[in-house]
Amino acid sequence: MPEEISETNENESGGSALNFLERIIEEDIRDNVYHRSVHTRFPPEPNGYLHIGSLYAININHGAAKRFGGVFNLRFDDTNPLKEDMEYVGAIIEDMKWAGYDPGENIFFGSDYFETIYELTINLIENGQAFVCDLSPDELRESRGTLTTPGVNSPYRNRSVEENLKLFEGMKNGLYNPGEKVLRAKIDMASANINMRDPTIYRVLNADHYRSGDKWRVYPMYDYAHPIQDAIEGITHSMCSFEFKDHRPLYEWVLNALSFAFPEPPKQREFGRMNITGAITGKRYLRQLVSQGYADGWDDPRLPTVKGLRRRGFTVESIHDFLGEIGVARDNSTVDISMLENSLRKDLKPKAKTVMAVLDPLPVEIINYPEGADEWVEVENNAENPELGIRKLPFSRNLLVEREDFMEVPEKGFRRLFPGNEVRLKGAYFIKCEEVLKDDNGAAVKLLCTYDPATKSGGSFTERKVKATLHWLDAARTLPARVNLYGRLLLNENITGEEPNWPRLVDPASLIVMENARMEESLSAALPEDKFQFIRHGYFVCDIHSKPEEKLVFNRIVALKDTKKKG
RNA sequence: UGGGUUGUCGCCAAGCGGUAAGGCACAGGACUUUGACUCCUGCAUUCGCAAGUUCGAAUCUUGCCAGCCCAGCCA
Repeated sequence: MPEEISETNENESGGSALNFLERIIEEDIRDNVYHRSVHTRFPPEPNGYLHIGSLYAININHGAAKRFGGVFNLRFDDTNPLKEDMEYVGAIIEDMKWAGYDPGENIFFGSDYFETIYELTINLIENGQAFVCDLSPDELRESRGTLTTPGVNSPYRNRSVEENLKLFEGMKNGLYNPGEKVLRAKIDMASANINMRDPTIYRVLNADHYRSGDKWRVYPMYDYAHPIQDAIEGITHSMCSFEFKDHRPLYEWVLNALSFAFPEPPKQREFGRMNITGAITGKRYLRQLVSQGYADGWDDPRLPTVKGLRRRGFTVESIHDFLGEIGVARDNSTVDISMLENSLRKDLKPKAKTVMAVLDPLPVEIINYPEGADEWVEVENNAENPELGIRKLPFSRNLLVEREDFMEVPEKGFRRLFPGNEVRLKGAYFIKCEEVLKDDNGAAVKLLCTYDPATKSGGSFTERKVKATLHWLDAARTLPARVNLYGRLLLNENITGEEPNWPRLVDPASLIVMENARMEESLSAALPEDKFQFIRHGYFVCDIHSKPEEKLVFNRIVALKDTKKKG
């Protein structure tokens, strides 16, 4: 028995208005169309890893089931043994669990229905609704016609039921080679919808299936298998993406032809695909990036895969928030990546520990601070959430500040460090820039500053104010660190030493943008130029699972689809 | 020259005959031990365009225009 999704856990799609798909379901419930509870499914082909677009599709189906107290299935749509692999089923289940869409016991495989589908197909043939066709792939393509001209009937279209039965059995028993014979639905070669022009529903494949092994030589096509799989599982609403809209008549034709077996057939309904600016979705391209080494793996933080997003520091909560925020599109949409980032920020702000880290260090020497001395200053881990406590940072004569926080000749409005100016070091003291040491090229290599002991953070000093506060590190006690979105590099490892596992890092100071020419070049080589154009900037992101010494500085792998066309 | 589908602010997106929600982004201002955060304020007299129906339309009708999808023995 499938488990029903509890209505009490989590809050995805809870409370908000129904989207247009959910409205359809609501009507069906009202009209008593189904004498069973709402039942949805997510049917990935195990040929790649899940990405943010998959999560969007999962959320729509899973969310609808939850909303109406229904059931949700994960079903591997594995009817093409040439492309599928067990590696992916494990990864998909793992990612779904992580993302909060645990299918529980409701995990199915389309390939488990091969036998049933085969038997139903015998009925189809007996009813004269399918025939074995000997046309070669090329001949078949030609006879199909074009978008504007009708196709012509196959010369094999009128074979007798007996002959079809015999030939189909022969196909099943491996008597024919791939390409020699296919089974086709007998519909209408003149249909304006090309999917209805006697579509192929079974093909011969001399390939072992990752689950059914060498049992089958004949495999059903997606268009034929999918409606049957849905029906077998008792799915009521089969929600898929837009490109299948034209396939709906065929989906319905199949279930109608098999109505003796499925009296209350599921409905296919479609939603627009979701794209994110600057992110490559589409398993085909992701696979290319991974297999050709442009990405370090499916979990490369630059990728919008679930594993990539996870390594990059995105939380489940932020992803759910994002998905709820963008809604369900009727047509393809491209959501600005800033919406995803906003959801992360929203989630992390109150619960993540904040740390200081210096990305591009500029040494500072406090010339009036005793040589060899040091002290520990206290900084709150999260300015707005005291529950996260405080940490102690070492402070001494030699420090590091952000290079961009200093200007020898301050431009108008600059209020950070410049000769003669005083600023506060977060959690520590006021310091004043007294002298700039430069290299032969005139670039600053070190700032000589003085500090005022009276201005120690937490004290009652009010005599003068500074216009800026800077983040800083003790020069001798820093470590390359993992950096998150909005984080910074060189993190001080000596944060009291209490946290073996690093918290997600959030430095509200700034969002860092950089260029990465090398990545741009490799992407250009990897992907077709006419379809993609590369943007120049990405964000620093972090890998909270990697080792500190890796010192990661990532750019997003980015591409904007079809930007040339749109100008 | 076919069929399907969509068109509400730069991006998502409510709205479903009663006189344009919200979020992101952006711009001003206040606040500030990071120029961040937070808080205020601004941001579609208009809903692809044009006619029509109506007291009244983004919502109904007609025509036009634009985008996206479809010719795998892929899913």
